[in-house]
Amino acid sequence: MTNPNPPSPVPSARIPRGEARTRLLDTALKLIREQGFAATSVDALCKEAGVTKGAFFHHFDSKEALGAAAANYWSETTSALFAGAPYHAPSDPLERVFAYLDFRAALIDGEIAEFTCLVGTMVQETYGSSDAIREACNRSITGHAATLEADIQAAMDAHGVRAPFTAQSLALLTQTVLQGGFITAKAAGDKAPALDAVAHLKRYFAFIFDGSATANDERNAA
Amino acid sequence: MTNPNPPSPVPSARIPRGEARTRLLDTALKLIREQGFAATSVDALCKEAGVTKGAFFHHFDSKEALGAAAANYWSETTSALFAGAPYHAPSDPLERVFAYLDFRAALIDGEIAEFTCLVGTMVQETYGSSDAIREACNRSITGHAATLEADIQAAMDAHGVRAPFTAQSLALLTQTVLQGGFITAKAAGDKAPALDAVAHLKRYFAFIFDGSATANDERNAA
DNA sequence: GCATAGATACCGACCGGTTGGTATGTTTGC
DNA sequence: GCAAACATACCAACCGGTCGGTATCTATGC
Repeated sequence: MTNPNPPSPVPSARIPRGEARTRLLDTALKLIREQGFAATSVDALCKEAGVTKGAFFHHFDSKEALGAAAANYWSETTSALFAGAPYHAPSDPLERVFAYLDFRAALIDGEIAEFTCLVGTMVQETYGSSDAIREACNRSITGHAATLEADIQAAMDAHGVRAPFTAQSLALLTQTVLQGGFITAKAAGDKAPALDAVAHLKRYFAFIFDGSATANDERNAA
Repeated sequence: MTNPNPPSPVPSARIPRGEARTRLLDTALKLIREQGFAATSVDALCKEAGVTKGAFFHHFDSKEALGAAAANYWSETTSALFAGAPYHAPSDPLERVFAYLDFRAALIDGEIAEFTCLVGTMVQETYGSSDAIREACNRSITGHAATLEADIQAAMDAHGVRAPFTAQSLALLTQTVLQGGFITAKAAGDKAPALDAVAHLKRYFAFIFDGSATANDERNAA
């Protein structure tokens, strides 16, 4: 019989061997942030990534496994971004904390789907259906918060802050406020609520660390 | 062959005429909060509500329309809950604000799916796919925040708070922090992060309104 | 240096079940 | 009798997942 599938006119864009997994993960981050996890079908993901379904199920046991892998991949990607960011430079730990918040605020720019958090989006819909994904998302959030904790603790010690809460609780609060900001920003279709939330968070930190931090607040307001 | 579907022993639980729509909405709130919007199929929703698919599409043009209607229904339900809550009692507006926050904290109890917010969950996954649902969710969030704004404004006036933010921004922040708390709580599989977030929020309000509010904080800590 | 063997990466047709949605009754209240 | 409120049967498209097969790499023995 005649070949029903003649070689497509431009099959040149063939994905090089060994890149399928990475392309799937990169594309997954994009699509899941845009549409959510459930609404991102395996077929659509493969098509967008330029790979076949066979490749997908070669690298991932199931769609759920892809979800968990995407959360881990997100952790790695963001870890690298934050590890290389300039907010670690100041010698004063409190300055580093405020520099972190400024950095987070600076990231809130452009299209909403591009600055929101993958794991925050994903944990909402998979909370009831997949422990594996939920745990991967939790590790991502708490793991990132943990990178802040040392600076916050050092700042609390240095400024003699005695409070009814721990540095850990304060570190997690930053993530809570950011996640909430992403939701209100998505609802409004505008980044402003997220930026407002970070501004309030900075003010809270300024209150906690009293006058020493107010200088930063004023400097940024100027 | 034998009848695979004998009339159920107790078909007595036939839904009274006129209740289908309400039952669908009530069930939708439950299922969407448990599983998310995309994962809640029309079939499953009808089965759980004890209603047929014909009834569903009689009352709603599409699944998307159901989603928007569910968000509106959520607004009505919660509006009634908050309107009848005792936190409006204090004569001092600031006291009312703190009573609101205490009320919100008290609501964070039991199963996670039972205290989280329907519209916060739904707006995340439908943000990219349905403007109608997104807008309904936004109205729900901002509408509820608006009920707080007057008290916050009155408290700011009464306490002579001059700040670089508006009462509206502060009212929306409460919703942002709560939404964020629901996410971190879901991720952790524990309500503690949400309660922590509200505690921090109360402390922020105490800072803003200075000593006058600290009394409330200490009263609750005791 | 080169044939061979086996592992890995990838392909794409196919499958059964489920999806949102429709077309066409039937029942009920007024 | 007539419109609204349901019920039933059905559909095409799509879903996650499987499977037999092929292309390409690497390790090994000679």
